Amino acid sequence: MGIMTGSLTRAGIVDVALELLADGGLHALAMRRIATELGVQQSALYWHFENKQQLLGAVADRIVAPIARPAAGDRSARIETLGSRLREELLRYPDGAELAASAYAFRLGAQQPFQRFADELVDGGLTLDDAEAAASVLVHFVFGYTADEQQRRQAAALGAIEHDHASDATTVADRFSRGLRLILRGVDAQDTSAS
Amino acid sequence: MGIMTGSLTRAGIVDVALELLADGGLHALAMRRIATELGVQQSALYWHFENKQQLLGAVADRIVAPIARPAAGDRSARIETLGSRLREELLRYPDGAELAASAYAFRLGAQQPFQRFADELVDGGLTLDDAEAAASVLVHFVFGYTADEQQRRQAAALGAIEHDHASDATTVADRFSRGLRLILRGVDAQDTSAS
DNA sequence: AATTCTCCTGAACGTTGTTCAATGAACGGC
DNA sequence: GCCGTTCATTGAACAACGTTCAGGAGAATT
Repeated sequence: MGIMTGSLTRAGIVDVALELLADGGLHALAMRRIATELGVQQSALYWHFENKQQLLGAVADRIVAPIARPAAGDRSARIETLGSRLREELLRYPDGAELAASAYAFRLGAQQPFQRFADELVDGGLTLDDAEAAASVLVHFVFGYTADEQQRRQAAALGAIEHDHASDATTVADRFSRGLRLILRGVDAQDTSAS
Repeated sequence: MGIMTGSLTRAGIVDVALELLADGGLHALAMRRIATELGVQQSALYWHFENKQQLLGAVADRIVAPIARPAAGDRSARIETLGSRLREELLRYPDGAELAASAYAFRLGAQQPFQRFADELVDGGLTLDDAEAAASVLVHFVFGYTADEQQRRQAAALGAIEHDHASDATTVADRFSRGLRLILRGVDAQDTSAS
């Protein structure tokens, strides 16, 4: 087991992948481009990652990493800020939500949000089953809603920008908040009705 | 405007697309295969659909079409059966959930579930804003959860079938139901607290 | 010094969605 | 009953993609 590895690293590859993502969205995230940007043959990437999906999984992990930071307040407040922060991180990169959602679905990355929600809920007094059910709802909503929102943002940024009232930044964020609180009400209702 | 069109129809194309989907999943849904199955050049498809995504959108529309059928019971019961039925229809075809979720996200198909949920909720006495927020949560959960579940089913069907207890059909369906009811509790809580 | 293992090169393969000029087939007007 | 126009399809090509694999250079091990 030599300590000396080649100049290529998983972390380094993910670094330039994130740069490419920031610049050109998911479309720019091709193995060829990543390799070219690294000054390397594309086949070199396959020594560090089995395939593209695993690489994207690692990228997704990095995107959602910042939500590890603990949140303050009571249970509902903590989860609401957690959800909002997750949304913000996903919006930070073009196609970030779609990428994370896909990685999450294929179990190749971005699993942290689920764990984070579930832990917070268990901490808040829920049974494991209830916590996981709620975490599942939360994760699917945040990923799905944010991917939805982000895609419309990007479409509007490219095409003729018809300024739909319903797509104002505040309106969209409000709708997200509204959905989040709806779920939290459901969690609370279960909590108060159960022994 | 002649009534006589060529032998190719949007409906006919979607028909064989659904057959291919049923047999080989999303992977088999290639323009070449669809065209071959129809005894036609692949470029012929581009007269009827602008691109592949629009074709997939039409396929997604057909997959979710059966949920148009009205549901019985009170508001919660109607929505719960609506959600369960949507899940069933998505599970009917391999990769059905992923396909519908993608088409929904790109606004190219499968919009009906959202409308259906929203209508039912407005009918149940919610304001339009509340109904749409709840419908958004519902749709994202059903699509996301079902895609998740379906992918794991298919992975288990192919690979070495490690019979995880947590992936029993009943357990998985229970988890879905639990998530659905969690959302419905949130809807009811809002409804009873508001004037 | 010889060998094993790590990491990368270079080239190729097969498949994909999409485009486009050319062409036939059916239609409406005269 | 011919003619121009629109409809519907062919056939071939293009560029891009993920992935594979034999080979080689170089460090680490023995």
